[in-house]
Amino acid sequence: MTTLYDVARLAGVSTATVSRVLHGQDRVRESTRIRVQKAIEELGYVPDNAAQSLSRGRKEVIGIVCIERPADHHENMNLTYTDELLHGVESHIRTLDWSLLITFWNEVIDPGFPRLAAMSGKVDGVLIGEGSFPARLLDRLAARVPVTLIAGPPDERAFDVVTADNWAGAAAIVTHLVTEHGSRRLFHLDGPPNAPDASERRRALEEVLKEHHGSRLIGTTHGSFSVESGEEGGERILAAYRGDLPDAVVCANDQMAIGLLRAFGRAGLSVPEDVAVVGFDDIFPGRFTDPPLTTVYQPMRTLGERACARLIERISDPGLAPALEMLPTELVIRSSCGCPPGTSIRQPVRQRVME
Amino acid sequence: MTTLYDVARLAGVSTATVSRVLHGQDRVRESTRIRVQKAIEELGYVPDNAAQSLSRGRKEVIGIVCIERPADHHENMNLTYTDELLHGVESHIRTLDWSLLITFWNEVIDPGFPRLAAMSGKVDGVLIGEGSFPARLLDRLAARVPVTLIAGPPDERAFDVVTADNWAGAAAIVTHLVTEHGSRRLFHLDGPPNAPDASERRRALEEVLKEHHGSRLIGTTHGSFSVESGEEGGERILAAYRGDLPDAVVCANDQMAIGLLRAFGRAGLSVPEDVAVVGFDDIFPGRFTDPPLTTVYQPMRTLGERACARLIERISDPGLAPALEMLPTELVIRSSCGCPPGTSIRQPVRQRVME
DNA sequence: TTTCAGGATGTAAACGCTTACATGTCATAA
DNA sequence: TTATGACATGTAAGCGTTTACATCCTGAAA
Repeated sequence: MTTLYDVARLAGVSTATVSRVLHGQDRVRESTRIRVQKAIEELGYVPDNAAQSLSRGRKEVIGIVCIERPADHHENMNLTYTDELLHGVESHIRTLDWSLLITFWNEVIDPGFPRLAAMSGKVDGVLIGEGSFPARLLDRLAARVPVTLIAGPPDERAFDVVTADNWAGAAAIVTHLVTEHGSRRLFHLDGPPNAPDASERRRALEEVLKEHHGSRLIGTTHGSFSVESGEEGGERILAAYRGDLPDAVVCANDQMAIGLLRAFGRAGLSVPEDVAVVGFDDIFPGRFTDPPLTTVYQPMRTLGERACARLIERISDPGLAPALEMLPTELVIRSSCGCPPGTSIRQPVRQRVME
Repeated sequence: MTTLYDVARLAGVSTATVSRVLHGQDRVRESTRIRVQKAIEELGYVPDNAAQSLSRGRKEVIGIVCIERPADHHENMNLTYTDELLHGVESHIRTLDWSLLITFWNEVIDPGFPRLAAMSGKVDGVLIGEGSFPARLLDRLAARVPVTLIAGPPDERAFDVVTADNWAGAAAIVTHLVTEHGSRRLFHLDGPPNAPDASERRRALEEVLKEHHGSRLIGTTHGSFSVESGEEGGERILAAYRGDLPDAVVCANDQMAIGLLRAFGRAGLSVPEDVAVVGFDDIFPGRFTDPPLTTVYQPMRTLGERACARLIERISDPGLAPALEMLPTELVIRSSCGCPPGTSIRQPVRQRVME
């Protein structure tokens, strides 16, 4: 491995000069610069980041922890959500020449802190890719490095949070069902109890129904955000309401809606004639389901960008007060809600007014 | 930031002892160990990886570069392929407590070497997430750190390659079309010219057709592996063959097959009645298209695991001779090939015999 | 010719860890 | 009692950078 010393020796200068050429802030005589650059080129020298980090006290690496949910080997859709997020983070980080360390965190496999601790020693800050991350681990992590939460609870006080306006998005889609399609008896296929985005969506659903007399929630069941849990949810609904189905099922995300569609399809039901179904997130496969899924778009990519930007701000200035950044959503109307086949409308959702 | 010295001071021992407790190889008196552990706990100490790396000469981080293809903002499916791959890599790496640094590499945005060079300074080795990576950059990268190619060309001599048996998979699916569905006039929606996996599939297609007289390739067009390029390909086919469509279109991957299905759908064609369509990769959304896609499954997750394992072997022993590891595929029959709706068969594909 | 400012370059400490080697301690054997 | 080992622990060098500070050089001004 070639080091700064090798370059310095070959160019006949000191390591300080090489370093100066590398970073180009201090003045170096043109002829020297060229000589050094030639040596660098010739040796194919690349600075060792470990030594740089140690010296500068900064690694220029941030970590992202993606929550890994159990999934059938052949149906892993975890990243369909995280995909855009990662791209967003990367598109911001690349402009700064920092790097991204990715960790999949699985509650079952890694209940303890050690793996997270080890990762925290390799980065300057950590992004939590989703809201439902155990507080106990979060606190320990945050004791070590700055942390920002993506899709965290909007009422978080201790950490930076960047999230979509789940409340407004869910309110919009439920309002659409109730007012455009006259849904009266709604069922909620909810997310995990501890997921903050799911909670926001649930609250929006309840509040909208409260304002529309005649429409009500006839039941709820929790799923894990996975396709499988959507299927199970569908079977539970079929078992409980056969012959007396809800008008519409509101799913906490698209994966579960897809699972639901499958379960209903197997049971010979047709959507939206027998029952309407809507999702949340606007993941790609939702366009190809039969019928195509009505859902709410969250700007995942922008979420990633903003979260990354905020984390890096905080790394530079740890004194910053934690803040909430809430991004607007869009209602994406296709036909699983009852709109005619071929419908494809995107409409911006007004941000919730926080009192 | 708490350091080893702080811990040592609090526990009343030397840094060497703390280090020994941390790594637990040398013997330390039980009472000392406990005292040190208590100090570590109390201070929330986590070793700084930069210092460790510098000292040990190893970072315990590997990089993966994922090729980023241009994609419509709302239709990014890059990671549907990479998703499983990443999980595979991570599932292996986590057992060793190493970490994964992810870089999206976009030929257009980053034509030069600097960003890759910078990343190479942060890792012990790199995985190239796909075969079509410019040789010129590859060589420079490999001069710095060990490199292993995922889905690289099977005839590569200079690098480790871990890939699926694309030839055999493609041969199987084409054989299915020709022998089971009597396809005579095939069209090939090929991948980018420089993608080694696409080349293998193309060669298999040609060789199979050579052995089946009566069936032939009536045309080819290249796409970029994206959904959009699949749509464009579809439109080109429609323009060229309207009224005289091919019996079947063999697509170099599922994304393009999905795009093709869309273009055909818009044109009022029905698949597989008017024309059969098959893909490659078995990505998740392929189950939900109409009709569900017949394709070839590649063990992406295993690919990731094996590539990671091999890279780490090479990092430990740089003297190892480069090797090829080829993983078997499976034929996944659904109904876009002409098999009856509801068909869902997976059958192992025999590895190609390399002479 | 000498002096001096300023630019160019060199020197060496520091970053936080690991580890080879040195030292210290204690029980046992002679 | 002293020598001997085995085990426990400490000392300090070294990993490859960055950077504050010291030094050297050059040309212009006096």
